Amino acid sequence: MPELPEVETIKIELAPYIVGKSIKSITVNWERMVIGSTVQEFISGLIGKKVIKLGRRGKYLIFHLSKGKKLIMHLRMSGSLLLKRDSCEPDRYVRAVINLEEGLSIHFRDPRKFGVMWLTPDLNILEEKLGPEPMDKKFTANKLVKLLEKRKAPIKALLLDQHIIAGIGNMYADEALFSAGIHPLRPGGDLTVKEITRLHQSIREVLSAAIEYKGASVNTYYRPGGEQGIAHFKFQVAHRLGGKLCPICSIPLERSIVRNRGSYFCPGCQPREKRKNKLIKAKR
DNA sequence: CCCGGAACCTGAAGGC
DNA sequence: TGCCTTCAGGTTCCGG
Repeated sequence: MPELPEVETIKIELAPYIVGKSIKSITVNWERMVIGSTVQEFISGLIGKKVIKLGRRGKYLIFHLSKGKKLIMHLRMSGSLLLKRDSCEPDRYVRAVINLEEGLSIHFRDPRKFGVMWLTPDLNILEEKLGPEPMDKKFTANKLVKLLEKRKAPIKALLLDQHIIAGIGNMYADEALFSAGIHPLRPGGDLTVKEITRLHQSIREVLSAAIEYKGASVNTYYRPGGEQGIAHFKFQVAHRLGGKLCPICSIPLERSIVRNRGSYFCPGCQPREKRKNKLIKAKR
């Protein structure tokens, strides 16, 4: 599932091949993936535009195009962007193909059909619905304290809420909470400043490590060249079940449902109740 | 405003 | 072997 580190990896790896090239043609096989306009308007708005640069905001990938246009994509659950030669036949899960100059194509591959894309002159919609970028200097521990103040929802649900923080999904929420020693069901507003400070640090460490590992290929995530990432091999708790033991204290990991999401955690390192003392392991 | 649950999708995995 | 059910989760929508 593409979350911030996966989208960032796609951005980094795709950019050198497509920046400076113009869009020659587009094929859309699954029309509902185009939102905000008709498919015809979408296609005619794209043809002839040059890719100026690639950006990312949360889990959204942004193609900055000539004439001030922006092509925004969201890969949702199962999407990936594959860089191909024009001669390469798209497989059955490719929902759209963007043909560029010099015989290069981008295949938007998405088995589950949840992915979307649209063309827009500005990024206002994204800014309205997204909280701060977790890796941004302006996203301080104190800012996170303010965002969680008085919240009664489980901290895991709050981390998944893109209005509060942008880019965190199910896998990295579990990893960050484990690293910070916080139970996913603790109400956000009950966390101490100390805990939130640790969580803030954990979020950054977990995300930046995952970017270095080129993302986590737990499902259908592929990098633009078709390779997989290796971040999932470094997971401490996320998606680790079937008698897996906590890498810190060696007791069995548990799984429970939080906000309709499978949540993996260590019942020893991440106690349900607020602790009196602070002998929580600070290592990651 | 805040919170939780369903819907959108389809391949994979599990049960019988 | 094969059919059926359930699970997976990012975002949006809707109800309380």
